[in-house]
Amino acid sequence: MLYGGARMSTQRRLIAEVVTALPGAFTAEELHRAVAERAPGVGLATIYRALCAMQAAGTLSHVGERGGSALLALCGRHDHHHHLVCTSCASVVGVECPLSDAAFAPAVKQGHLITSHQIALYGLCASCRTSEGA
Amino acid sequence: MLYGGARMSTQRRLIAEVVTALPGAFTAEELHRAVAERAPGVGLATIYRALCAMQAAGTLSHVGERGGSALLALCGRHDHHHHLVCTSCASVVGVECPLSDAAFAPAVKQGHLITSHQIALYGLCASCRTSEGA
DNA sequence: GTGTCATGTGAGAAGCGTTCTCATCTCTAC
DNA sequence: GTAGAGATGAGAACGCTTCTCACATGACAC
Repeated sequence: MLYGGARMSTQRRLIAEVVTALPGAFTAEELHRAVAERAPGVGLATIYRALCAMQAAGTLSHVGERGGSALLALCGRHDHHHHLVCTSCASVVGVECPLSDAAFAPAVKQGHLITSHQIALYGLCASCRTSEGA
Repeated sequence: MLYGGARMSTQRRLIAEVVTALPGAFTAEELHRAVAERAPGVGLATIYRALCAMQAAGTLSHVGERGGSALLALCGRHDHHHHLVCTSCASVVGVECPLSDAAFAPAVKQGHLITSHQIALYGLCASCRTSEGA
């Protein structure tokens, strides 16, 4: 259930299917185009509402930015982690948080307190790296 | 020279003064208001152009986000580092990059290659932490 | 199956931050 | 002083996102 307890409509079912079928990270505009291919007439507002519902349900995450738009991706993980966005194929890989307490030691030593952080990682996923190396 | 080799106008001189006088991170809108207090009539476009010039000159950095706007701050450092934005006083502290090669080891082990990263740190600076503790 | 009601929908306007355009001004080099 | 490159202000335009409103529809009780 991508939307949590929210009501399921035909549009939302379709949007969920398209989101699941997409290879990785996508913007709202890209999703709108992909949905429009299967059902022209679905409004952009509906896309944003569905994305909002999925984010609220915790099945969708904001993983970065592309061309000024929010980059989103399916992610069911609820533990603290970050996302590596492949700049080649747009796939998204969940990675453990690379920050340990030790990493903040210099800042803490200066008296600062770090309460939250946002990390966006960009690079190549394993398969793109393999095919590039070939 | 906040603008690098670019031409200096009275507006840019004023903007540079205001930027220097501001306590820490600010948005374009906040800077526009601050500049307007001393010289009403300076256009928002001029603010954005000046900010762009300062970023190009490497004297200004994008350090995070606030309310959907880009959060900027003066920063002359040219080495690789990140910024801790104090959520209490908006001051900005440059901190060493907390990511080492070891931090990426799990991702690298899975075959991924991380080429770039963006980190935004939020918390309390030393002085705010001291005054809060008092 | 029917009725009710909360919730989702599409279209488009609006809001927001940012960038662009263009005529004009002004700083800088000579 | 002059020429020309570059900066300016005003406001239109842009792109992304959210809101509004009348209407449609799914869920649920009966």
